[in-house]
Amino acid sequence: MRMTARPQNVHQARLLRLLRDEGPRSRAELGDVVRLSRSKLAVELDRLVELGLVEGAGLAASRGGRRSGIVRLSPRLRFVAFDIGATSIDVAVTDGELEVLGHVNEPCDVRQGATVVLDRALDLLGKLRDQGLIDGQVHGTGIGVPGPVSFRDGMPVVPPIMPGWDRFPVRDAIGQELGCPVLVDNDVNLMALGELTSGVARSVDDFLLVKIGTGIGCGIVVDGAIYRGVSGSAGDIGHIRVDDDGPVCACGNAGCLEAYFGGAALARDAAAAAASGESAHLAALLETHGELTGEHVSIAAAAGDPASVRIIREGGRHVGQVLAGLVSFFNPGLVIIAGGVAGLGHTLLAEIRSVVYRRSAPLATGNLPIVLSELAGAAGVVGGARLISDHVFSTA
Amino acid sequence: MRMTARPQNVHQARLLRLLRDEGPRSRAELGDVVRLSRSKLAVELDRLVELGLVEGAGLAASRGGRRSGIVRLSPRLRFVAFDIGATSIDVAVTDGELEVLGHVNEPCDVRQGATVVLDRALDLLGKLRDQGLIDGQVHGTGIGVPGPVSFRDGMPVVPPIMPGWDRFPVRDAIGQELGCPVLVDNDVNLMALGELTSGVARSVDDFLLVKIGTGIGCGIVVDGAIYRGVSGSAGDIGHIRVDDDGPVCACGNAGCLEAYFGGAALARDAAAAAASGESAHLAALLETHGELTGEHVSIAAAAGDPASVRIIREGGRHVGQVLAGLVSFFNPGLVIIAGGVAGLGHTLLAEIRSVVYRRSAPLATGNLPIVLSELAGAAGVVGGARLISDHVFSTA
DNA sequence: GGGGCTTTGTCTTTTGAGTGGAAAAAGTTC
DNA sequence: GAACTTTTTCCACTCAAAAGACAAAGCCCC
Repeated sequence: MRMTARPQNVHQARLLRLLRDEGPRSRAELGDVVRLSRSKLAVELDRLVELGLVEGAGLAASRGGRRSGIVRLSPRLRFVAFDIGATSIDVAVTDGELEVLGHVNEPCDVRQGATVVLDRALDLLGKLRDQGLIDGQVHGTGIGVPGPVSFRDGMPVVPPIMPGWDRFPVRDAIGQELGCPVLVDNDVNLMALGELTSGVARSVDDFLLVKIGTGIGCGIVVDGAIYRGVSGSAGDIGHIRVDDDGPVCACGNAGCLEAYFGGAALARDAAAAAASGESAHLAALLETHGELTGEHVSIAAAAGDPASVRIIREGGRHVGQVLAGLVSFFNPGLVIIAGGVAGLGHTLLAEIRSVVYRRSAPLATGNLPIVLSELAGAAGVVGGARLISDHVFSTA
Repeated sequence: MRMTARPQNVHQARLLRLLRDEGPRSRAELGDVVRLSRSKLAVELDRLVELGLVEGAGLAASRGGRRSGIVRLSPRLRFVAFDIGATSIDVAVTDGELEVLGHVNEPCDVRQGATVVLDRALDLLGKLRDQGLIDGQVHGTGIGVPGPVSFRDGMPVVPPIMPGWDRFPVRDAIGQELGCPVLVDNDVNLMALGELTSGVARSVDDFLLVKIGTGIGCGIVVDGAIYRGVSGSAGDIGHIRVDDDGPVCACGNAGCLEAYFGGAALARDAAAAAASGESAHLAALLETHGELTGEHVSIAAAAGDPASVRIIREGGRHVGQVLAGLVSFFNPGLVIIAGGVAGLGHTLLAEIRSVVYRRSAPLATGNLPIVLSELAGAAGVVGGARLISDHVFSTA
């Protein structure tokens, strides 16, 4: 099998990333940006064309003289991203510029184990392939999973909500299957990379993305790259202590953030409000669906149910309390709130902002936007494509 | 005035840092380490000798053939470090390998303002100069101050405990005075750099140093370099919330970490224990000194005073609660406890460890040493020398 | 103490990456 | 269509770095 093409030196890698991030460019414009002589630039571009990574695309408008040739990433470049969530799978195919060409989502319980879930993901990729989105080779695959990952080994390590995945060689298995470079990372990290690539964080070097869903996690970007910590578990903020005498958490401690505002906590509080008669709205939803989830709280709050608004407010306050500490500590340039409950929208955001701006060091909040994710469901897959494209568009 | 010599390319910079960190080496051994041809290495070393940064130092033992020439950093290289604390100044002179040749400490209230304090620091440097520790030029100066710093501008910004220092151009003023490159940073950051250079963190890339003194701060090292955040205030953990209904803090909020265990809080709790009759030991100390400080608690605890031990235990618990969250978030490879109260020793450390190991994510604590600072008073000045030597031993 | 072998340092040669000038090619403006 | 611009290609030249050759220095063993 032909090996996927890779840049041969730093100049080529730089040009590829430039074309990825800035789109097609004329050779003359590229010459203005990179510090290379015209001749050198021409040589490297020609080599990239030869490798099939870049191709000509007609002539640019004249800048007052001879028209310059436009170059772009080959439109046949394809990156694949799998975003394995706790309860669903997202699969997407992007072109070289990380534009999503096709995206499918399917409910899927991660607890079915690695082989079942990954097979399902490959099936979904097959669907996209059948749509003709991939005509030749896949140039790289990024995979996100909902738990801690050893990035170096390309596998989950003791993930709490992924039975049957511990130390399963995800990277190598998928690499074998698809015959392309593969990288595996935590799903929250990939969402952060997604926002960095084509979301709100495009121009920010150091930021945090807090994902509130089944669990609560945080992606940390330092200097434009994911910070993973020494054992790959950085950003695991779900079990930070909010209060000593809070609700007991699944982890055994009391007063964890997740015990206040994780998926299970939200369901618990909603059920309580329905049972106590505080919220007729939630009681009605319980009646029709047989159970209550965070999404139901979101729906009820949008419909003006006071109990649901209260639950969201209180949750936002607790997230804000933890986040205020992290902001003082990390001094980020931006905080992004993402995940299922981001649909809770501005009630949640307002509460978080109010606590953070009040309780963080003034210097750290001086110019700190706290915003909702722009990409919602696509953040994870865009981040996955970005992760692997950074890898492929680099030397060796 | 002759300009201080600087390396002319990356190879020279690399060699200088190698000689700084590993000590004198034979030319042959250097050839094994750096990926350069023997001829190239010889040329670069000769140029460094010409610049006066490196010199020969006899012959190494034979490795089975001709003996190789040893090279070392010029013993005339001198770095200066000022560590401005809240209540004292440390000034030190080091050689090129960052060994402290002379170190003086003097009580000095930072609130006297920038010009008074910096003049005092220069006086102290004069003393060291009179001892003959500096025979020629100073090659660089690192300065630590007890508050937030704009590293780029080389000046403090709205420092809470340093009236008269706001936006005072410390870097440029001292640079003018000493005629050498100068960098200014937060004192806690420099302590972290000190531990990285010649303390417990020598082989750790990502770690935290928590300094407990008048205030409480945290130095963050990512990938062997200080992380300062977007506005230079990263690590400002003194006002992280421990509890909503805690003591009121000078910052206006209630339940800040500093309100539990900063210098003022320690004095307050000690006074209370003395007044209530809980501690005869502290009451006696109050009698003789007229006031109580953290140091007195330390002395009383060492002498077995139960009230003082309780105060330290409780303080350690609160530090541990905050630190547990930061460890989950940051997943460091090491945590160092430093500052005046590090003298409180193992009672404090045991309490912090107990809370962190219990409340942090298991993956993050799996192999996480929590230790006391090795360098104590010298950490700041060693870090200052390291900061400026990293700068001087780099290209332009 | 002398021959054979290894290591080290220096000098020369070779390689290869990259630069900058000139001219050809393509366009615009008047 | 003439004069000026911009872009591209070609080519000679520079410079950094590696490779190779060689001599000096030193070890080991007989």
